[in-house]
Amino acid sequence: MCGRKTLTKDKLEIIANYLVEQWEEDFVWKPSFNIAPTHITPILLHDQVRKIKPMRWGLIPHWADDMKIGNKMINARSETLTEKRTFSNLLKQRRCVVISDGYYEWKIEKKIKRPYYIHYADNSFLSMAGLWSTWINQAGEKINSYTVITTLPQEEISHIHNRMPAILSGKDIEKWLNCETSLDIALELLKPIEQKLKYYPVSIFVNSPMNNSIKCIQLMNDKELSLL
DNA sequence: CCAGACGTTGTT
DNA sequence: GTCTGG
DNA sequence: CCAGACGTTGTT
DNA sequence: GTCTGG
Repeated sequence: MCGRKTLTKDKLEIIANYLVEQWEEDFVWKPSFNIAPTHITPILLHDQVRKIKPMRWGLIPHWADDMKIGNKMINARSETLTEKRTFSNLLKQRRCVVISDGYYEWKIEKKIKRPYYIHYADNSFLSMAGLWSTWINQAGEKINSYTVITTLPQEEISHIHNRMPAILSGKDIEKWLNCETSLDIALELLKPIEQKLKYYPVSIFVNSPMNNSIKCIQLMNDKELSLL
């Protein structure tokens, strides 16, 4: 699955990489090494133009009467998207790309949880397929939120975890975002990617969502390595 | 018809 | 054990 | 995802 | 809001 990730790129890099035409006014993005559920991150949409909107991680369905439900909606299984009421209605018009440049998985090793950082070898952008929704709170404010779609992991990283985010690259990004794309074709994009990902164990520093520095993605130290 | 759920993951 | 908050 | 709380009453 | 279960 995917319950923690990074986006260490800044606004200008995001705009350049995704050919963003519109960045939501007043949204200030600060790069993060430790994005946890509930955090607000830039999300890419294609609504007339390519635009970035700030959204909260953990999808809050429009019918929810409490935003807490978002805690349980951080991921959506690609295999069952069309069967689940909460997600199926979003598939047609509410597809988005969750912008990141790596994510964390925890592997149980000898009863301890070891975080691994998974990323492209060149640390380039990693585009996750997502769905989003708008929820209106009691004060009448609109809150946009998203979920990351998961799929089977690539062989190379399946020993770490049995799920991975659905990753898009190249022309698939536009296909996923474009509402003209038929549902069948869009769903076809949610398969494990061909491109290989790199991974390495990191310090448990990343475990606490309060910690956010380059230490999160540094290789675990010698003392921790010796415990492996 | 109304009531009640609506989700994923990991672990046991 | 389970839920909430980050 | 992990970490940390999980409760009420009365008093300050 | 919409679907499932009763």
